[in-house]
Amino acid sequence: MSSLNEPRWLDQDEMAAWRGFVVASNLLNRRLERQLKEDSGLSHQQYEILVHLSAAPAGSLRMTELADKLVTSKSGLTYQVTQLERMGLVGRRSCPSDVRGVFAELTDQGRETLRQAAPGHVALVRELLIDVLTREQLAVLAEGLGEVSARLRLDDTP
Amino acid sequence: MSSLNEPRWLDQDEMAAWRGFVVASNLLNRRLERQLKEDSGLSHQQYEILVHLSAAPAGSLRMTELADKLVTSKSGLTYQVTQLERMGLVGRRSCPSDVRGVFAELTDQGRETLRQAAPGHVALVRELLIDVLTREQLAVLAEGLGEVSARLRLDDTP
DNA sequence: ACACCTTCGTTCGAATTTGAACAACAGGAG
DNA sequence: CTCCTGTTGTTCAAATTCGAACGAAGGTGT
Repeated sequence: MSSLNEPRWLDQDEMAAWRGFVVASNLLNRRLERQLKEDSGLSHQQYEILVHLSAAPAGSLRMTELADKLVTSKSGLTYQVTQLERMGLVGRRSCPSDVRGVFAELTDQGRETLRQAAPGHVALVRELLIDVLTREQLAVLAEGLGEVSARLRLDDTP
Repeated sequence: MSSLNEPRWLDQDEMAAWRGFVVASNLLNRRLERQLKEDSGLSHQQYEILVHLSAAPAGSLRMTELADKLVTSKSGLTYQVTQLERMGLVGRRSCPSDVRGVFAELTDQGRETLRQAAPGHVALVRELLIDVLTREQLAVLAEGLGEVSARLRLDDTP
């Protein structure tokens, strides 16, 4: 069993990594949120919905599948898809093989909005994160956080 | 000037790093949130407020200073400090040198709550992030994201 | 066919977050 | 001192988020 006495606190390096991760994450989200809202009237979450739909085979995904990709709650997704539906960027279609199923589907206007929003967003991601790091740092980040994500996905749905 | 035609999209490696960052961030927050709420009745934000106050000289910090450390809005902090005040974990004191100023101050009960919540939280951070990565990966993460954070802090308040 | 357990998406209420507007004050230039 | 500009923390309305509960189906074993 593990030690029941003193927990293993984070040393200086570990703490630096953890704080860096949290702070960078918060600052980045804040910045991207502002830029997207001002530039395209979209929240970061809404933008990501459009991206995932755009990347999907028929521009459409099942609600649950989309919620997984976005790492959000089902109810949260229902809300956001409704918002995007009102904006005319996304539509809902029922699934042929499963009456309960619902497809979120990118509309032409949704595609156009994404096409217009993407350059500015990507440019900022580049400026704030990608271009700040070296190729090696990026590789380590991708591999490390990829592994972290993979493990988190596993015991989240046992 | 920069190219006005095609934006520089993210290549495969860059995209992997960016997606890894976003996904890991979301999954981690989700997990930590759940654990803290179940284990100690605190949100991650509230926990972090206690941590920062605990680390401060007199267990107290100015509201604005605290908001900066937390990377949150002033109004958001006002709300959360009020919540913590109702729980008896934090108190407010006015600043001697500045009538407008307000100190958020950790109470004894707040210290005790933090002491009780910390081990479980740190253990989970360790399990989900720190211990998943090698020493080298942690170093790269700390340095890279530290730099990213530093730059973000700069042109955020020009 | 039947009961049983899981999955799907939505609805609901409560909690949280944000930006803008605000009032009160600080700090300096003149 | 007086005006001007920037800060400080709060309030407010609106938007978002989450988890729990729900109704409706799917899928399985008997």
